[in-house]
Amino acid sequence: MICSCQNCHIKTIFFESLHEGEELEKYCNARTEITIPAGKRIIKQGDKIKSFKYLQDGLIKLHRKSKSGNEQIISFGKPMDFVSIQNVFSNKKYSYSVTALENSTICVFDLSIITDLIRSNGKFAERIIETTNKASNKILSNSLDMISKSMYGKVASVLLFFQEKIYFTYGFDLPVSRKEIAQYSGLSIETVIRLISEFRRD
Amino acid sequence: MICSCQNCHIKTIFFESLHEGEELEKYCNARTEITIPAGKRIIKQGDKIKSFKYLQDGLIKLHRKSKSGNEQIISFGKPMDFVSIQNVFSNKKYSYSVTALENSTICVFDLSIITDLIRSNGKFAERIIETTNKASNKILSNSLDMISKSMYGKVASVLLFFQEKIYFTYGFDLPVSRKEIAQYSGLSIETVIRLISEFRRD
DNA sequence: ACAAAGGTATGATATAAATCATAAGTAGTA
DNA sequence: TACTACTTATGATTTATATCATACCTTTGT
Repeated sequence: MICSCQNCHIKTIFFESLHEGEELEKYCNARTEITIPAGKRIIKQGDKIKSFKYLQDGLIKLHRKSKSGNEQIISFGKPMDFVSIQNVFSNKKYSYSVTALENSTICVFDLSIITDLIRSNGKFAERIIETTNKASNKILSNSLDMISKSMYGKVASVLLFFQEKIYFTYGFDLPVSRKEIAQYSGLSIETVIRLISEFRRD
Repeated sequence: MICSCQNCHIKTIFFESLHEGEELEKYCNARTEITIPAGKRIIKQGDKIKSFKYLQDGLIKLHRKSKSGNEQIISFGKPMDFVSIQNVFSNKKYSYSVTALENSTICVFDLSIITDLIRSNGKFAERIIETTNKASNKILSNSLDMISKSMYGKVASVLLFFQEKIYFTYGFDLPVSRKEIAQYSGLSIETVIRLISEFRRD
């Protein structure tokens, strides 16, 4: 049996820990690939968690409505930066939303498939822990950085992220609005606009 | 066989998923309980991870030296707020330090014991994922709150944390210095001192 | 074509927060 | 005792950042 996931560039999450044959087949059949257009929400904060999702291709933002009521962006992410297991075992509902910033592809699994795999396949459990921890460590590390930076550092870090981690070039169109950068950095929109204007002049 | 952990008030992390007999005995024997005096460092950022640790009793701070070189406090934690697995599978070295704020007790396991348990006991793996995710979600959520709060909100949230989550009373001695609150909130020391003076006057 | 809504832009002003300076209290210690 | 280092404290000043106001541009819908 041939599984198209063998060509997936982030197959490392699952493949190495699954045995050929029954287990692999089960995994393959349970998978649904969904294409998401830019701008569309993939996961809505507060919704019941019914499936396990991860980003296969594209660019997304994680965001949430904070306790104080304002919309806050948690992180921008490419494949490997978003794997949805974090909440699955500690929470019945999503504590954040996910929205596509560019046309994206996600893979969706029925939750029980993943739960069964974790219970029955120790190597897989280990791999899931590793992958999700890496993703959430990165998010936490960036959030902690945001707390102690000046406005220059905050905005520059966002621009650098897209330049160095996403587009690998100087001339690119920002996939996010000034408002979204403000929601991510905790600055006001006007401050972000002013800083980007200033950076552009330099 | 009787294991003293049966009286531990956070035994829920492990006990429910372990079978009586061999597995439980292995777990019990592998455990070392260590008493840590207030002020002493438990884990040092950059050190190789050789064991699995969690806080059984007391109060600790997680902290790190950030990329920009300043000492930053990540979170203050009581039992259940700190379980060290986060980095264990995704990192060879600790990316943060842990220091006791009050006399504390930690439990230490040889790392291989926990790894073996995860591989062989699916229920345990699930429980570990749940516990560590809860701990790191809480830390992330608080960090995200810090990004968009004013200085009043930042300092007030620290004072409220100790009042509502640690001491359950109005009159208590802060277990942290003004400097530590500054390192946690990203504010200057003077600002923190001023705000606490102001809160006290009200 | 037009209006409406939202994004970008910039100036003027007010407020939030850092920095600089100084001093008093407190603990350790020679 | 006196010295040092560290924490808390407060005032004066500067700098960083938010807010308010206005305008232009682009997109969307009618």
